[in-house]
Amino acid sequence: MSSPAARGRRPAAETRAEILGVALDLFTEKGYEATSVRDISEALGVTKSALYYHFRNKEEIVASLVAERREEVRELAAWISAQPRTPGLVREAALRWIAGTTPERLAMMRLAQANQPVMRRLSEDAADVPGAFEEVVGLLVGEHADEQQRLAVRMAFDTVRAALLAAQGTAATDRDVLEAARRATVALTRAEEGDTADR
Amino acid sequence: MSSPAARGRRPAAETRAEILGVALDLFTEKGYEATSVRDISEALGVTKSALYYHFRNKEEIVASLVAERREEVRELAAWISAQPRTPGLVREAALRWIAGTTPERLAMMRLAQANQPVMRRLSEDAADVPGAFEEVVGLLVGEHADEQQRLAVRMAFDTVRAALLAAQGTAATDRDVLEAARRATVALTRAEEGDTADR
DNA sequence: GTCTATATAGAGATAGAC
DNA sequence: GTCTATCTCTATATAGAC
Repeated sequence: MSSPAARGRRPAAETRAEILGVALDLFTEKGYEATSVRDISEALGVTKSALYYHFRNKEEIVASLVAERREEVRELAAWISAQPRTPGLVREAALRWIAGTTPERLAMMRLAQANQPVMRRLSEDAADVPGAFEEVVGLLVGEHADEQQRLAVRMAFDTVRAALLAAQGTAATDRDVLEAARRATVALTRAEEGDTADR
Repeated sequence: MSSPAARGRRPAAETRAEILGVALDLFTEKGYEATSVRDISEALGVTKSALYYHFRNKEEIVASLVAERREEVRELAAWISAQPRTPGLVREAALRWIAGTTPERLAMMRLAQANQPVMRRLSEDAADVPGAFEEVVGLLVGEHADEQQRLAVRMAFDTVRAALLAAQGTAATDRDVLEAARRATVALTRAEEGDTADR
């Protein structure tokens, strides 16, 4: 509204944040690779060169987008490690994670799911959201847990992404997705508790 | 083994099926857009032109891959529509779907998840696996079900993809994934039944 | 059926004026 | 901070020889 150099030229790109916003939308809709820098700049009403002033290259745009998300997962891991290890901790932590899911985080998740190859490439460099998540799993499950148990914990935790996947191309709203995730986590952690002599 | 013109030239591309196999791997690992036709042909030990003899363009390769999968979903829909509508049908149908999941289908699912943008593009043209799946959901849930209920059914059904997502980048085997999916479906449909006055 | 050679287009990225 | 102009590279796809 009243920023320093806001003399209002065009309804277009004045800031880095606007670029990121448009890029987020396009990368999610068309995919990262299929979206050219030109696509982004045109959606903003500027030329490619303008973007290269704000970002060194195309990958830095998507990397900026992901950076915030990494931080959130780190905070979650920190919170969990500060908790006493009770049997209900998986459910509690997962529900806490779901409850704290903002529309922005959902948008990031959609971005990540729509662009798994780039995300993997970014992980190899620095980012590593999955890696941070593995840390969380490690805190929740015992050391001598087998893959089967670890996977069950991951699924109980990962219900937002699962709901997002199931909601793809349907009329489900963000609210629907989060509510479905919450219920799924409850159901999956219920199974967990009563699963002493199964198999 | 003993095909007509199998005089065995090289350990390379003699058939369409080999091209599809290599393409499946590369598209899943690096992503469809990031994989060039040249990448595929070099992995086979031939030139690009050889591939253009078998496929009209790059997209036709991925379309061929997806075509088989569409058929499987159609068969499922046919089976479901032939069943009496009992309360336990969701669970039964989902478990049947999971039980019938071959390594090939899992590979296709990984491909689809790694390349959502192309898959969407293909759907707009002809394919439409998600559309076929919506048909299945329509058969399982009542007509006057709200988004929330439909989403719950989709999630109970979609546990293989959810497990695949959760297993990403871990040591989980295909067997682990399917077993986790089976358990998740059981847990999610258990919630379904006892969910008369929730909310 | 696979090759070499090439047409064509579009991508990411930079230089330098304003 | 954004522009125009341009460089360079690599992609898809085709033509025509063998």
